[in-house]
Amino acid sequence: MKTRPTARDRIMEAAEVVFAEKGYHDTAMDEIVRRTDMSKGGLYFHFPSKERLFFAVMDHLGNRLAERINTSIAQESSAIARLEIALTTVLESLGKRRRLAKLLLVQGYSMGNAFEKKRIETYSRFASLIKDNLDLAVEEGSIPPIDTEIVSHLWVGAVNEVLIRWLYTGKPAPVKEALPVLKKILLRGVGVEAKVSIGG
Amino acid sequence: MKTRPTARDRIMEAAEVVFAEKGYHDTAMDEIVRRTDMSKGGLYFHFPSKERLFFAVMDHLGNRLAERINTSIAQESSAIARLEIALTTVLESLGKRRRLAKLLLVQGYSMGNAFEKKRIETYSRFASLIKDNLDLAVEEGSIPPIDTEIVSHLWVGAVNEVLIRWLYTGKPAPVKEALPVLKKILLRGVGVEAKVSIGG
DNA sequence: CCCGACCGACCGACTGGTCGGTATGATGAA
DNA sequence: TTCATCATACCGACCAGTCGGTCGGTCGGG
Repeated sequence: MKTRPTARDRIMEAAEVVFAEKGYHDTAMDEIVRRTDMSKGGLYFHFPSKERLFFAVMDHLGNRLAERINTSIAQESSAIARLEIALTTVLESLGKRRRLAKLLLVQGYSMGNAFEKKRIETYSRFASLIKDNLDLAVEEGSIPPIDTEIVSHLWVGAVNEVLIRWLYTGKPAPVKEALPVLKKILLRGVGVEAKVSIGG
Repeated sequence: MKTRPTARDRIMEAAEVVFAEKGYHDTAMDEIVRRTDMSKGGLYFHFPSKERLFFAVMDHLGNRLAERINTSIAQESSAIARLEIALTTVLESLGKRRRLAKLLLVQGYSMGNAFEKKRIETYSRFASLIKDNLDLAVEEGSIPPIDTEIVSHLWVGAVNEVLIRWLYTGKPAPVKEALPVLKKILLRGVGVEAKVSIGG
């Protein structure tokens, strides 16, 4: 049976829409309220401040993405395969929902310097996932030793930039165009020999 | 002889400091005024709005960086060498001045969606520079054919992320630690064979 | 006496957060 | 069963601070 979402969830849903569209600063709490069947006082009963609400939304979306990645790579046995799948999942998930991507990748900055900590936290999480698998790949002997710490952030930055570019210009279709290039270049960068891929 | 900088320049100098420190939104025009020997009215005589002032500062800094890159790569003859030098110059220039880096890489976002256009413009400029040299490298036969459009943005994103990481955590020293890794991974990614480097 | 450069008090719009009050349902003593 | 009591959830008018931008006025040089 499908029960009504909790008030908290309804608020976060509305907040996600507005924050993603306008960014943190340009979003007025009154507008989030307007998108809810609730009053301002009601909202502030559930969230103590605009900042906390924003962080709650970011955490929620970050968790969903992380879960999706973890699920997708669960049954892969080699580290390189997991990295490929992870890339695919990210590009697919964010490429499918502009709103999600915009909020996660861009809109936080308009908070100003208060965003620093959250950004580090969010990005590190995905960088760690990459790093762990790169480390494994090194152990497995699939790739030569490298500074996986820096390289993982390099990967995050590369994917990030390509996605932001897509957000702003609509240009490289994330899955169809960007993904193959990202895979090829990033993997070759860490020393994976090119191999013939399926399909084309 | 050293003449006094123009009023316009003095304003931009003060603005650079405050914008870099606080970000666009958290910067009050009154504070920029305070850092100047001028009044608010005087400032608004030279710049029509906060937004325009910010863009002027960004353009100025972007130009300086671009010039520095162009100078540094001017006498290199091979495309790959130019790419290496360009990477070095960027990491050196931004790694040396946190303020510059912060303003150029992060603080603009706090403008909200009005920043989109400027971001595309600024980043595209550096991406183009990379793309042009990648195209040449392909022509020269130094690297196999690739989608240089996407790859150039991948490079920009990678460098960008590593620098932002450094800004926030102070961690990988841009020139000493990050640069060698970035060079190696990015170049190998586009198909440049590893070669023994000098020193180490 | 004109004009470009500059002054700074002031305005008005905006917005995060508050607070006194209300509706609803649970609890429990009489 | 009934009614007082209390907590939870919610309401929305209002407040106080902030800040970009304005405007009438000043001043020195040509």
